[in-house]
Formats: sequence, structure tokens, C-alpha cells
Amino acid sequence: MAKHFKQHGSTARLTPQREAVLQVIRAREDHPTANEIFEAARALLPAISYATVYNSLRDFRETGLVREISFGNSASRYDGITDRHDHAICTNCGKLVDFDLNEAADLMGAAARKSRFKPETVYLTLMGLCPDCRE
Amino acid sequence: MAKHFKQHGSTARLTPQREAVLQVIRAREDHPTANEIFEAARALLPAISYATVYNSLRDFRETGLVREISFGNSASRYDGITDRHDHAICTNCGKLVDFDLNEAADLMGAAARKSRFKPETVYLTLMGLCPDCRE
DNA sequence: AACCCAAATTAGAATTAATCTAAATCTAAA
DNA sequence: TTTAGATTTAGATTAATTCTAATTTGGGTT
Repeated sequence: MAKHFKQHGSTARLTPQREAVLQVIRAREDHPTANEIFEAARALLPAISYATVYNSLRDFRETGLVREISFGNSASRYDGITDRHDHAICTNCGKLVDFDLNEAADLMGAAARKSRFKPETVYLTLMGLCPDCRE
Repeated sequence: MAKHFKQHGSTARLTPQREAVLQVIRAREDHPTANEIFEAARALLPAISYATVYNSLRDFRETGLVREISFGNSASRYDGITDRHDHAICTNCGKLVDFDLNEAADLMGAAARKSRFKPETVYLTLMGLCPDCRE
């Protein structure tokens, strides 16, 4: 029996390429772009193609293994931490930082009531100046 | 003396093109993309160019007259409502809805403390199924 | 152990959104 | 009325992502 992501409801196979992509994302502290992931994955599997990185990222996003963070018109960044957490983005240098505000999770119910949506997740993003830029 | 956006700290002139762009955004209930704004602005000013729409949108964003909403890899959408408010995005059909959760504004201080950022704004986005898609 | 088939990978083309460039035009102020 | 800086324009360019079509892979049968 092949390795599958059964526990995530997917029938996709965990190929060497996908393992490499996942490993890259999980090994990094920061939030790499698809291009950065491609570069790093190529160090593990020289023949891997750009399309495969994007395909893997799409699958992981859909099965909940990674999270895509997009802001402005710059390249999306990928986050391998699956627990719910929040982001702060520096309006000056673009730095992206994780933090956790459990109050944010509590707001999901209220947000769902106001919007009449069936809630899945809630994203809280703080825009402001990072410690380096506020001097 | 020409019309300026002085009250917003800008020295930019309010040209007919920019007036058209602003009028289009404010007249619409939804959140148009740059392309939709271009199409609508052309009905008012047939000679207006794409670049001018983008230039205007950049200026308005910087002076705080409009807000840019970007999610996933689709085109950014523009929001003419300047008051702080929240968004819900349907994970099925992509519909974008406004709502207001004053508790969200209260979280800005806590978020700033956790992240050590100097806060400017906080965005709260609910992902889920819109009333039409949840059936 | 050979076969089958669906899924996955690959390279490169295509698409999309947004920005840049350079020349022409406008406008407020001197 | 001249000028300098800001703005607009059309089209080229860039950057990110997705698509296409051909090839390869690998697990589940026979």
C-alpha cells in the first residue's frame, strides 16, 4: 500500500517530489515564496520542475497541510504551520511575522453571525511597523 | 488653486480621470477589480487608459481613499468604503462580503503587543461558505 | 512478473495582473 | 506667457502562476 494522505481526506500519493516540497516548507522558519521553495527543493531533487512545486502546493493547500499567505501583488508565501495563528506584516519592509492571539479564534462565531457565512477559519492580520522599522 | 487631496496629506491633483475612477468605486456596492474599474471609467471618459486607472488606484490606496483587497492569486479588488470593517470570502464561489465587527478593532492593541509591531490597522477575514453556497 | 491505468511529473508555452517607459499633454504658479 | 513638475497615454515589459501535451511512475491486478 502506497503512502497516501488518507488522514487528510486526499487520495494523492506522497511522491518523492511532494516529500521534498513538504520538507522544505517545514524546515524553514520563514515563509518562503513558491520560487524559494523551488530553489530549495532542487537541492534535494535536482530534476524537480516548477510546475510540480505549484501542483504540490495546491494539493497541500487544499488538504490543509500548508497555508497560502498573499498580500498586495507580490508572490504568495507559504506557511507550514497548520495550527491557527495570526500574522503581522510590516508596511515598510514587508516582513511577515507569526503570532498567536487566541481571542481571534473566539471572534469567528461572531463574524459568522454577522456575515451569515458558515465559518471555516478566520484570518487576523495586523498591518504596522515591525520592531526594526519603527526605530 | 486646484483641487488637491490636501486633507489626506497628498499633493496629487484631482484630475477628471481620477474623479472618474473614484466615482466608479464609490458608486458600486461590490468590490470591483482594476479591470472592472477601467471598463466602467471608460464609459465616463472614453480616452482613459489602463495605466491611469492603476496610477489612480495606487494614489488612492496610499492616501487612504480606497482599500485594496487581495486574496489568493486572483486580481485585487478595491473597496471604496474607508471606515474600518471586515470581510468574509466564500471558499466555494469567491464572493466577498463586508461586515462590521467592532470587537476586531479592539484586538489591535493585543495583536500589537504580541507581535511587537507599531499598529496601523488590523484586517479580519472570515473564510467560509456564503449563504448561497451552504444551502 | 508482466500489464494496466490513473496519477504525477516534466519542459516549456500561455495567460493574467500589474508595472514600467517614453513621449505628449496639462496646469498651477511665477 | 513661460516654465517645471505632475499626469496621461499606448504599448512594451515583467513577474507570478497556470496550462498543455507528452512522458514517466507505481500500485493493484492478473
